[in-house]
Amino acid sequence: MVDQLSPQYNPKDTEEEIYKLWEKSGFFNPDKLPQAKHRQPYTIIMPPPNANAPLHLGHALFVTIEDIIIRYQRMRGRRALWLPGTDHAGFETQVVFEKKLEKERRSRFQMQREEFYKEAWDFVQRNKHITEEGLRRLGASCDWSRNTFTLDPEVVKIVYATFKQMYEDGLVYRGNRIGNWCTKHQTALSDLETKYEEREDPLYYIKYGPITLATVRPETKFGDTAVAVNPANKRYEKYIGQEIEVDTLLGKKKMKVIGDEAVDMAFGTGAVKVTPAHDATDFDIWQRHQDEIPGPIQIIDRRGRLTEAAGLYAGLKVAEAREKVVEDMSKRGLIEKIDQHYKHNVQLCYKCGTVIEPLIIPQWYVTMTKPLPDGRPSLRDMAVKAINDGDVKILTERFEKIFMHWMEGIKDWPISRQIWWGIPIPVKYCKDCGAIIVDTENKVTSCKQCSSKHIEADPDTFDTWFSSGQWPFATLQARGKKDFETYFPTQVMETAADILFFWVARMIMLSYYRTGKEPFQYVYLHGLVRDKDRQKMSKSKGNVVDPLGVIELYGTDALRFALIFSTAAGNDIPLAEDKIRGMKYFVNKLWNITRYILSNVEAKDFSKTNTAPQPKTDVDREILDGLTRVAERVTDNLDNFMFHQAAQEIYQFVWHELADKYIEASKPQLQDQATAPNTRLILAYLLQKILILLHPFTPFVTEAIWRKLPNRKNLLIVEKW
RNA sequence: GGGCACUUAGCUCAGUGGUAGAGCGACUCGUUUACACCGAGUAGGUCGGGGGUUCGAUCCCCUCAGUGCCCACCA
Repeated sequence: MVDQLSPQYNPKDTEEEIYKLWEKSGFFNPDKLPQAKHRQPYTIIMPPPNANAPLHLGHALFVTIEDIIIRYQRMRGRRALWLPGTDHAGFETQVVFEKKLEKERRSRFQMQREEFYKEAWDFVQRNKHITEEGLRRLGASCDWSRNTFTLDPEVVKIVYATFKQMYEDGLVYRGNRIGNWCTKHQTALSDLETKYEEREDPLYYIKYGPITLATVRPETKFGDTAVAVNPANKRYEKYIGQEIEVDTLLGKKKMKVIGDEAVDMAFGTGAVKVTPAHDATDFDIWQRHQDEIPGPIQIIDRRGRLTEAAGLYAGLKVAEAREKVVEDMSKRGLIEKIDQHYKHNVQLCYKCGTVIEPLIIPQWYVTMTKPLPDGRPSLRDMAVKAINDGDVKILTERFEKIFMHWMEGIKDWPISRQIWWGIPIPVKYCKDCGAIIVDTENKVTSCKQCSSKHIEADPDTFDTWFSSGQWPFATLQARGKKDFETYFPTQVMETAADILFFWVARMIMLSYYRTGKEPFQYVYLHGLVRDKDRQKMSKSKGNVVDPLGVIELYGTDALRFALIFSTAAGNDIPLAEDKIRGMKYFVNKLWNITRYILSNVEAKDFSKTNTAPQPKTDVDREILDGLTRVAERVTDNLDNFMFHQAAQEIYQFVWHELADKYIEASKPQLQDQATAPNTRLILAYLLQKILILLHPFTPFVTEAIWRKLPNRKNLLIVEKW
């Protein structure tokens, strides 16, 4: 029997073939499992990978974890659905695509929107295919017949219905507020989409009439509408409520001095200029003093250049304007001093690192704290309640705390983006009466209020997270009522810890809103895959590991086992090549255990292995007890999402109990007529059981071995756990 | 500024109220017919410091030190 097995396991000989076998079997589709109707559903919706991103170890990790869960549940007899999909990833993809255009010396700002969209679409479709192939290589046993793309018409329809309902319920509103603006990509960004970096910039002490104030942004002075001081500040007490005369470089201007608690007395001179159009704090100050001071004056445009309101400085970029303004003020003796090394945090676009320009541009917002009109609590409060009541459990508890902390301070969510790659916002505006018309079918041609034909479509698209926040129910609803009723709510959402707020929070809120149910019972969060020195993998460091390269060298099973082996929930995972190699050795060990057993037992030994053989010797008893114990522990650990523990248990047992001890002991036992027949039975039994226990972790090699066993009718993938 | 973690063998990390674990690495021995991608064995940790609770703490509490993460952000 052993002749057909080479002394070394070669993953390349089997993996592709085995995956095809699984796909052909139809068992990835839960409805085609044996006795599907009698099985209790178990659902995981795959976090859709960016259709445009090349496969990285993060994908390998999520596939490994989710595939372990789903294979385990399938073997446990559940109607296990793992629904795959890919994400158009609006802003992310647009950034990548714009970079590509840049290389070709083109720009979206010189293109027609339709032309841009079509090119981006083709670009994404090409890459989408590569991503999906990668998932197959990783062994993902997901149901490809339900594969969904975030821009599928059925999904978009559901997203539109949600928006429409939210509009009617008063949960979305059009707000004219100050927001984060990236001048490179020319779109609004939510707070989550920006980052901070400490910079050293000059702090200018500038004379505003009798008051000297400090600022790092002298070029915004044309947008100033007041000077603010802390009301408790004795130094400026006499000026509060008074008007002072300021030289703006464009002439003299009267400005009011106001008192506001937000001003830090210890900063600079304790006085600040108020520029409501270009600073979030100043915007807030203006809102509190609307009756006293003029409103925002926009002096910077969407491209980051000064506007006509800046007079002779118009057209200059912000940095150029700053230089020029400082020079001119200096000439007029308006600069008292300059602190060259002022350290402060600068807000940047998280993608391109461009300095965020706070701008007032109308955007759509989702309210987080307003109660629903049907009497239910606000979106935020429904999510908080779900966690408190345990309807949704976030693993580990640490993340639950982080989640709740964030929820407490949550702000309304801006959901419109000024980008083209995404789902258009289904709204039209009447140019005559200003009416807002939600038009999800793109049919409206005249204003419902004043019948005017002068209507204009909203040029913006949704924040990707607004649509992906509906993913768990949208994917299932898109396939019809039956799928939704059978497979929703889902059991587990397994995803990266860094999108807890971006995605998980929104899914919980939107799911309660739209379906009245939690989207999933458990959230399992994984960390980042790092290199062996715990360094983040990045292109610039050159330490990025390509999963397909690893698979070429060591096989998918080795990669999967290495990833899961020392991974506790939520922790980052340092992955060294040594570890992957070690796991390849383990896979090979299993292969050779098989060779040994197959060469020593007979086909009939496999036919009666449904019940455990009786031990005849002490070592027999020990190994059979050990098997029972390890089976219990592995099961227990899998039930509790302790994948690394489960992997370590089975590893220990297979290598150090079965191989090192029992197989050695079996050699003399096989020579002895009294024990030989029973030992053969036990060996055959053990082999089958460990293949079952290992299958979720190392699906390829176990299935490959399973096929070599005599009297096998079924695929291992549906063998009973 | 607010919050949350972590500190265990040379390295990377698990783990538990009751004589400390894995992987990799190191050392010694072994040409045993499943595997040298192997086997047998050895060394190596007062589980960050200090204090407390307890019959007993690496595990619980307090405190100090170091590291990391999240959130907010001052012009």
